Amino acid sequence: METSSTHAIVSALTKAIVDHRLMPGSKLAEQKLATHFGVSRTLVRQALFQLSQNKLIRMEPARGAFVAAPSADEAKQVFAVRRMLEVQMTREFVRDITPAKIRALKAHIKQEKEAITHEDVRGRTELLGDFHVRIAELMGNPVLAQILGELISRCALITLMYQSQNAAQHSAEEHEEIVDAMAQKDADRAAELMESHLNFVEQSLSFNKKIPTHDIALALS
Amino acid sequence: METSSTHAIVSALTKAIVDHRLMPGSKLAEQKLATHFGVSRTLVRQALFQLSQNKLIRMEPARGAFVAAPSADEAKQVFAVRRMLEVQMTREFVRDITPAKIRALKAHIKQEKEAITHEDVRGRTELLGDFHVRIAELMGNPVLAQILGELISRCALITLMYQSQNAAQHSAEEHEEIVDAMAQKDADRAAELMESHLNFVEQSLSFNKKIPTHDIALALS
DNA sequence: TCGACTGAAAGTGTATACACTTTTGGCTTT
DNA sequence: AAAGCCAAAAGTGTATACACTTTCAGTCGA
Repeated sequence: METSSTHAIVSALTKAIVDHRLMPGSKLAEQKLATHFGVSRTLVRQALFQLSQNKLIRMEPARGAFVAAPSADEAKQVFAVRRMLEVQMTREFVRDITPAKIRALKAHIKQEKEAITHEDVRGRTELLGDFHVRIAELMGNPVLAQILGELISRCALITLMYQSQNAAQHSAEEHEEIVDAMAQKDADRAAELMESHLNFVEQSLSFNKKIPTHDIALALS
Repeated sequence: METSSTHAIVSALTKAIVDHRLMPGSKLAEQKLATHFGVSRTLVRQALFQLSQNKLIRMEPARGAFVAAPSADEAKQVFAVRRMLEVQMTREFVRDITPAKIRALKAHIKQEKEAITHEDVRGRTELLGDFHVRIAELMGNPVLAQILGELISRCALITLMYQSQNAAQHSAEEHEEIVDAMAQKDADRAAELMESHLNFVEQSLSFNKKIPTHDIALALS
């Protein structure tokens, strides 16, 4: 099962949502999506159910699917979970650190900086989130990596809207500091930096303005 | 959407899997489930997709759905995530503790002990897992509670098979110690106890024997 | 006797059909 | 002109149909 068609739909929609090409609240009509992707509603529905489990969309009975608009409260909870998880993760990462892992993270940060200087908003947001997932992957824990990835996607629904060029720059610099502390095998400092980094990211998304944009065809093309 | 029919199917199957009435590897044939629940395959498929996202079942292309049999490696990863999450959770729980919360946890432990003395295997396993979820709920973080619940269900696929009366007893006692440390607002000690408790639970499931039981109708009735 | 073929039975994957609910646009009424 | 109402249109929820794949039993050949 899990025929790659539905997976393609899930990926496309996830990307569109996380990139904010589909704004929170947008209606996702099944038939429109079906014709857009050239499949029947059946596969679209499968994809929508999957997205609703990831909390990227919300489904109302007999009304359809809408891009999720997490409340400030929920966002705080997601960040609280990320802090719990990632502070400990950082500690444990330092325990089994190797030069190769440090190199991998530094290479990643280099990419981040390039995306930022090129003002590639979409790419930079993805990279800034992937930094955290990459750590989990380098620990050899795919389960952790997947959970973290889902949490971060969920945040992206919020962060991307409010993250400025400045904030992105700052994030990348904090990533660098974290890796430096890791390289020196200073677990406590790395964990502390990770915590304050997450706090910073959370802070930077407090101001709420809503921008409705409901054109599915445009967003996906 | 999310018409309660599929939710009922998901719940029934989840319970059957976590309770080990459906053993790992069992085939879940769509038509059999459909007739059992008195619905069409459509709804069964929705439920199966949901379960596969929770990693309670595994779906193979054109072959169907099977109750998941997590590898030892995956089990370790799940426990690693639980440790990261719950050690920090324990710390933060102590920070905002109240007498009412302590009372709630003590009441829960009392239930655990009753289930254990009555040799109610199914009930005790559920309660021993719920203890951890209850802490998250008492922190007022449903997001955390849900993620933890999913992780624990995933473990239950493994733990229940191997957990002895003795181990259950020990778990309940460790829960008690943890709550005592919490009550004394000793965050460090509570966190330490939680960590060693999770280590203990993980240890107690190392021996692998497989018991195939594939009768769907029997397990669900 | 055992292994490889073969065709039927069973099962999955996708599309379509149809009942029922929500939405919409215009018409009436005030 | 605004509010309420009704019928048509659009959309969702579930069942069914059908093509294609896997499984399995029985047969044939070595």
